[in-house]
Amino acid sequence: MTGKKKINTKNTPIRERILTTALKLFYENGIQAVGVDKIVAEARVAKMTLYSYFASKEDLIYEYLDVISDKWFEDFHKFLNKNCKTDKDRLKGAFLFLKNSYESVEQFRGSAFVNAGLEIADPKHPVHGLILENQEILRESFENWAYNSGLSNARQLSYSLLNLFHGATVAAVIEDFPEPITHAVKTVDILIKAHEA
Amino acid sequence: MTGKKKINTKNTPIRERILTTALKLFYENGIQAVGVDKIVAEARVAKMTLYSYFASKEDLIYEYLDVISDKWFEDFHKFLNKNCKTDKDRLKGAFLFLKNSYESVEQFRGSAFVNAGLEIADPKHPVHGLILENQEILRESFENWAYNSGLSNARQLSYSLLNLFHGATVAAVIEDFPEPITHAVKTVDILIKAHEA
DNA sequence: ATTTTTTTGTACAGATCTGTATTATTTTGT
DNA sequence: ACAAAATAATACAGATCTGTACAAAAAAAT
Repeated sequence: MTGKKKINTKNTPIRERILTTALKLFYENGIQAVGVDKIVAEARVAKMTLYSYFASKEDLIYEYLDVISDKWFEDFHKFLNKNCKTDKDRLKGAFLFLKNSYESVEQFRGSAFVNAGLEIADPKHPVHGLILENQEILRESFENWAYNSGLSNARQLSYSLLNLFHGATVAAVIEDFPEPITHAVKTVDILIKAHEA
Repeated sequence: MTGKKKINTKNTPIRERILTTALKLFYENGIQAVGVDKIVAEARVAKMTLYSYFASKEDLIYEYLDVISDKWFEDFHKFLNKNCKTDKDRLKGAFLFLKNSYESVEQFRGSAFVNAGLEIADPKHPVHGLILENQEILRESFENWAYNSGLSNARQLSYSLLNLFHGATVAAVIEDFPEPITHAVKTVDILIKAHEA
């Protein structure tokens, strides 16, 4: 009588393909703009197959944000470890990573989290918790790097940089040009110097 | 044979009511999330009446952004003229206006333009032109104020502030707290001091 | 007062959306 | 080779979306 649907949680190649396709489409077009039909068509999969791996579109959205989150931080740290020697380098490196992200895709769409957070208006919606976590992790990284670099008022600087990071991201998206990120890189220099006193 | 629809362009109270309702709903819930049915229901108007004043939902969106734009700059300058004596005050005042905006509404949803720009993924969509204009006007204001205040590298500062402005706005929305704006106000002080050298 | 215009209400067409049912086909395990 | 499981293909239910048709009611104009 419970009537619950059986969901296959195994990580088959098909499931992976659905998720990858959803990832791409959600990121490029926004969550609301992408229907399940479009996902199954692009993934060349039957709709019932999708619904055997994911209980609902809502579920798929959560997985999407989860995967994007892991992937983002992974790429982020990989980039930093490759291009930065000191923690002070990393403060700037975060924005160079952003620049690199812009240039690495054919159509930059910014942060999947910010986009999702703005798209889903209700602040009580559970995805907002996920989004907050990510922001806080990034901010704490900024704060630690600033503190380890001996900069003054590391916390304030971390908030400045987080704002700057968000701003450069959305500005680059709505302007469809990387200039805001370039300017942000310079702003980081200015802020770091200001916190060296 | 042209078969074009006759649109009533007169500014009747009913048209005003439809527009005001659409304004509120679009801003609070996002553009895609609000259907025409919801607008006519909330405005207590027949659907055909809406379509006698606006050719399509697309048209309504343009008017929405137009009206929001005018209203935003009007409120913005009114606030600045009331609370700022010098142009240097205005640099900070812009962010105090943001803080005031957050506190003035029951549910802060940030910039209608940024939200629309992120929601409408296609950068070639004509609303993006409208959005860009607004960004540039704000940035030029920043630049002029900075220049008039004798600050060094006024242009770079204007880009820094624009990024900061966007960032504080979206961060406040996704966090559902005004703290990012508060931090941004302090960042402005730091940046101004850095450009005084 | 009577005509004209505006607005309403209801119904509906046609498209699209999420999710399911069902049957056939393919793949997999033994 | 055969049985079991996974996937596909198609159809469809039920909701919702934009936009229109049409007749009744209300408002405005003359």
